[in-house]
This record gives sequence, C-alpha cells and structure tokens, in this order.
Amino acid sequence: MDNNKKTKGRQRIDTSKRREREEDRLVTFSKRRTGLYKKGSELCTLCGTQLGILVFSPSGKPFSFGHPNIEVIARRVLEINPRSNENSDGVMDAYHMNRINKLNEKLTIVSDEGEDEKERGMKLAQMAKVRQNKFLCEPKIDELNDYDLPNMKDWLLELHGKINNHLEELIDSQVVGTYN
Amino acid sequence: MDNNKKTKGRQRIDTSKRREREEDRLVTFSKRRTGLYKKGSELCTLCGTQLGILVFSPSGKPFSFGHPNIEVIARRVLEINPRSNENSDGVMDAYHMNRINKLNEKLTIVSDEGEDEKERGMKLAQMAKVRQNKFLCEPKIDELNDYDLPNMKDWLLELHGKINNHLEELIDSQVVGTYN
DNA sequence: AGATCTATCGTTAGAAT
DNA sequence: TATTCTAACGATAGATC
Repeated sequence: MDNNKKTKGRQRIDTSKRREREEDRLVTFSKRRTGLYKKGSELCTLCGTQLGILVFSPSGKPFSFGHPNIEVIARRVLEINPRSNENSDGVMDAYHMNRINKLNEKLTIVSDEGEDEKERGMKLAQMAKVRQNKFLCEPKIDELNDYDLPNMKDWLLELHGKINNHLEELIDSQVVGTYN
Repeated sequence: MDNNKKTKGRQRIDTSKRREREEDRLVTFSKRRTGLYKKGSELCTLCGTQLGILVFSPSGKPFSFGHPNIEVIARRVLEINPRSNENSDGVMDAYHMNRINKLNEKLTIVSDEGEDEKERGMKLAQMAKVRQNKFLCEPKIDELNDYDLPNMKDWLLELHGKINNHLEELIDSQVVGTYN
C-alpha cells in the first residue's frame, strides 16, 4: 500500500465538543483566532464595513481586533460627532475619560513604552492589508429596524464591566514590576 | 469537451479589494457574516472561551453575536461581581443604567413585544448549538501581560459612543410608528 | 509559544430559487 | 433579499522545527 504521504493531513474533529487536551486547546485557539481575524478582515475589505471582535483566551486573557485600525475609527467618530464627548453623555464620559487617562499611564509603563502595541499593530496591518486612508463606510447609522440592538447593548455593558475589572486589577495589584 | 458540470464552483476573488457590484457586496456580507459567526462559535466551543463580534452591514445596520448567549454572560458577571454596578463605577453605571432602562422601554415597543429578539435568539442558538448550562470559563481575568488592552479600551469607547448615538436617534426621531 | 508543512475538511462564489 | 446547490478554494489538524 502507498504510505509515501508525509502527513495525515487535516483530520476531522467534533466542533460541538470542547477539546479535552490542554495543549490542543491552546494550539487550536491560537490558529483559529488568527483565522477568525482574517475572516473578519476580509469581510470588512470586501464589503466596506467596520467590525470588532473580542475574545478571551482559555487562560482568560482578552484579545481584540478591529478593522480598520481601531484608532482611526475612534478618531473618525470624534471628528464627525465632536459633541458626543460632552453633550448627551457629558457626565459619564467626563468620569470615564478621567479614569481612562489614569489607567493609560499605568498601561504605558506596563506595556514597555507602547512597544508591543506598535508591534501588534504592524502585524495586524500586514495580515489584513489594511489601507488606512480611503474609508468608505457611512458616517451615520440611520437604520431603525434593528433587532440586534438590545442584545448589543447588553454585550457592551458586559464588556465594559469586564474591561474595567481588568484595569482595576492592573492598578490595584501594582504589577508594573513584572516588566523591565 | 466535458461540460456536464452543473456550476462553475467557487471562483477566486480578490480579498484585498472591495466588491464593486452592490448586489455582490450584500450577498457576500450575508454569507460571510454567517460564516464568521460559525467560526466564532466553534472557537468558543472547542476552547471553552467567551467571544463577542460586532459588525456593521454595508447599509450601516449593526449586527452582534455573543457566545454563549449574551444574557447568560451578563448575568454571570453580575452574580460573580455584584458590586461592579455600584462600586468603582457607581456614578457612571447609575447614569448608564437609568438611561438604558428608558431606552429599553422604547426598544421593546419598536421590536414588537420582543418577538424578533426571541426569533433571532432561537436561530443563533440552533446555529451555534449553544448549551446554556455547563459553562466552564474562568470567572476572573488575572493575566497581566495584556498587549491588546489599550486597543480594546479604545474599541469599547468607540462602540459605546456609537450605540448611544444610535439609541439617541431612535428616541429623538420617534420612530415607533414605523412598526405596527 | 509560534512558524511551517501537507493532506484533507470546511467554506463559499456563482447561479438558481 | 436570504437560502440552496455544486465545484473549487481556502483553512487547519497533526506533526515537526
């Protein structure tokens, strides 16, 4: 019989079950997260849309992906609707911004002068072939029959709480020493 | 020559370019969004993790997907850390919750007694084969070397602003009449 | 931990419904 | 406009480095 084959190739796995072996879970997570980002990136490129993905690793570490570059989106929103920072959400955003600014100081130190952030950004940019300019998405959302909205709202609240908890822990546990 | 083939099969497309034909863009968006959700769902099932995806359609309509059921996650977070509603983020959350509650009233009417929310939920549950019980993810996030965090923070802020803008528009434009 | 290789499995373009 | 069908394309399990 012909056993010249170098590998067994891709084998079928049961996608309705959790992978039992710790090692398999980690490898699968790493590979499939990359694949998911690629799919998301392609969807955005092909259809000219915006997208965000947040996923927690098996160890609980959060990963996120935005297309196009998340900072570009954020800046665009502020340019288009500068009052959103002070107007309807004035109280909340003032509080939030202040809080975020303080957290940023810590995070800048933790992430070693933002070196890693830069690295990651370049990696994603390369992978997704993101073009920073020429962004064609509608600036306003005016569709009204939006069945997903209540769900998204809950999701945002949940995410927000999680992020804040994580950031709180970063500060409270004084972990800066772990780096450098 | 053999022309028995029923279709030409999948053809290669340039994933680094926006699809030019409006119709192609819509069909591609619909198909690939489904595929993306499936990939996300599988990633979560295989690795026992949590995930959220937010994507805007070509027409600007937001779609979101959470695994497992987003409400289950939200409830778990509140159970595990009940003080997160009143403690460190007391001011913001009180304001936010009040606001959300008011918005919820409107949305309940808009979405026709939540009929659509239910429909959508069942559809997703079926697709993803979500098992509501037996959820094994860690309750706490204690990893500290998190390079993605600043990025995620920006993303959350951006999303949050967008959602709020959308909700504001829903209320301000008094669109309830479009339904029923 | 992440990159690479290969054979196979799963996704999807185009067409029709 | 979303789903179905088929064949071709792309993603990835397992192994290795």
